[in-house]
Amino acid sequence: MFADQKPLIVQGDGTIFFEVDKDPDHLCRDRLLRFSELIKSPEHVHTYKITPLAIWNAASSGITLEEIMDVLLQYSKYSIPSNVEINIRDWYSRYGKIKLVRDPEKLEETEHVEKIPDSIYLVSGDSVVIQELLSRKSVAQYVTSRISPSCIELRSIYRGRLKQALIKVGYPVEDRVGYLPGDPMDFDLRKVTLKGEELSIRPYQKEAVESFVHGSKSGIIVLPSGSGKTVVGMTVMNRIRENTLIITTGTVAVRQWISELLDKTSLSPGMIGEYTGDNKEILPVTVTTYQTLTYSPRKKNSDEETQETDNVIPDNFSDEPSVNLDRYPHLDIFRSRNWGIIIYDEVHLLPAPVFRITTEIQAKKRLGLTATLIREDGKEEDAFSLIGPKKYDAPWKDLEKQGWIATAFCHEVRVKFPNDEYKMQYAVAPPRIKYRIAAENPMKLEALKSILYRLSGDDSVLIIGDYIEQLEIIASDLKAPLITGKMKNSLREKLYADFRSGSVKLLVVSKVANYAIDLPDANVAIQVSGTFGSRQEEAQRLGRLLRPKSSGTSANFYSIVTRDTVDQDFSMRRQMFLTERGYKYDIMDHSELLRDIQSVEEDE
DNA sequence: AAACCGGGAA
DNA sequence: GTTAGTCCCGGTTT
Repeated sequence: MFADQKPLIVQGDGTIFFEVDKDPDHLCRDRLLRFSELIKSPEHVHTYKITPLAIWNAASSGITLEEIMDVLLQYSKYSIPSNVEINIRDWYSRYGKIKLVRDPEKLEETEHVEKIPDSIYLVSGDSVVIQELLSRKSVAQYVTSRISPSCIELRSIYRGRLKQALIKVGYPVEDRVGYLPGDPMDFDLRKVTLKGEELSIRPYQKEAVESFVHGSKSGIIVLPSGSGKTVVGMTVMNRIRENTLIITTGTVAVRQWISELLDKTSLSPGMIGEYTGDNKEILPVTVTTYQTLTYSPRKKNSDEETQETDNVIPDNFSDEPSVNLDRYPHLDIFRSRNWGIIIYDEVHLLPAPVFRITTEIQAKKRLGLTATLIREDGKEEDAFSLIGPKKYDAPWKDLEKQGWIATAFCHEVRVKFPNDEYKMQYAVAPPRIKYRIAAENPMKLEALKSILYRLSGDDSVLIIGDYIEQLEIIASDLKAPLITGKMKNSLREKLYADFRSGSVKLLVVSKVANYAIDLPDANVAIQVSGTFGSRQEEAQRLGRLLRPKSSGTSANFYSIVTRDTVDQDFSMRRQMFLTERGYKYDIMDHSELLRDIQSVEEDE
């Protein structure tokens, strides 16, 4: 490869410029993503950054230092700044440099321990590191004593907090203290499911399970939505065979887990409990939601004093939970049974109180499942130290090639305002109104029609938007049914059923589409407006399309935005998620679409 | 007992 | 920086 054809420029500050056109087969990007974070992704040049956390996640999911350096050397146009290489080597070497153990004489991990002793030890082969850590107040506050140059003693109740503090000062610790066994629970995976389908664990699912059950049994598995996360979860459960608490996003997801478990395992209904607003069973397998756990009864004015103390972390807390159970009554579920493993579904949605209680249950095995490690508020460090490091990351492109998820193409269509009056209105509007004007640009309807015009009669199409008024206009213009949260569930389900059967080909949906798991598959989605550019939202929406199609057709995702407005800025942030996952966004102007249509009509 | 409605929360 | 969702709970009716 000639140097000027290489796609990467590695800069001294650790950022990497990536020229999209010089990596047509996405080979470089797929490898680069495994040890760096995508910062932004406009059309031609993307920016990645090598961060300590990205390197540690890479290290923990089995990527070698040689692989990382090899990617940089092979694809970089210029030589790699020496300080970048030094940083990468330094960060990489820190992973595994310090260990948390039960007995400083026996560093190897033991599967189960009958009891976590009161004292545990932080050890390192490098006494300078220990010295450095002791000089950090955030770490030193948990230390009981230094028993040798390379060994620190501390109380085991600080296990989670210490890990949090260590990663913040740049030293991820390998936790080898071990786990308390949960109550045993025997069951099998069915060879043939109740639905009569053969249950086979796909190769990547098997790899994901193996990566979890063979290393330290706490960590995060990254799998795209629609690739069978529940199967991975239940296979892990089957290997561990202990009481399991599953926490997921909502009631629908709870029911989904339960029906999957009943369908694919020998667990009987009497073994699986639902703990939600409707139902409060706690059984050997219990499925609950983040919202149930973090439910906090209405504050009473008479209780003001206790509330103030809630927010203060006590200086000398005991073995008792520091999370106030009066405030979050349902958090008690963590202690109400002897769980062996806790599964955090969609772990990127973990709310703060659950993080807090997770710091205290470090003696339980923990599995995080997610389609993306991204969190908008920078809590990824806590996820790393409290749930565990990344264990497995499925390359989406591979899954696509092997047909496990559908190939998806993403398009952004840019439209103008219909006239200068709109432009003026937008220009003078206060910022908060600006977004709304851009989002509800009536020209979007025209663009929408142009897109629909190009589709075939076999396509099943979802139109997704955020503003009910806008959706109402679209729905009435296209004479398509509109589904919103207000719609009665029975009617909603009927429309879903019609869509599934193919008698309805076009459906306009509001935000209900984001979390509704019962929404049927479509092969075309058109987004006309979206708030804030949250990547999670984009993930959910695209997830609608990613399930493999029986017909083998590909999926198309369109996003209509108003040119040169905040709309376009937000859309840029949204598409980050997609770029990160290996999809190419092509950008076109509405006028191009119109031209295409005209030329087709002239031919006829 | 189950289904439904409204308010409050984050 | 907004909006429309979701879920919880506690009240009601069926």
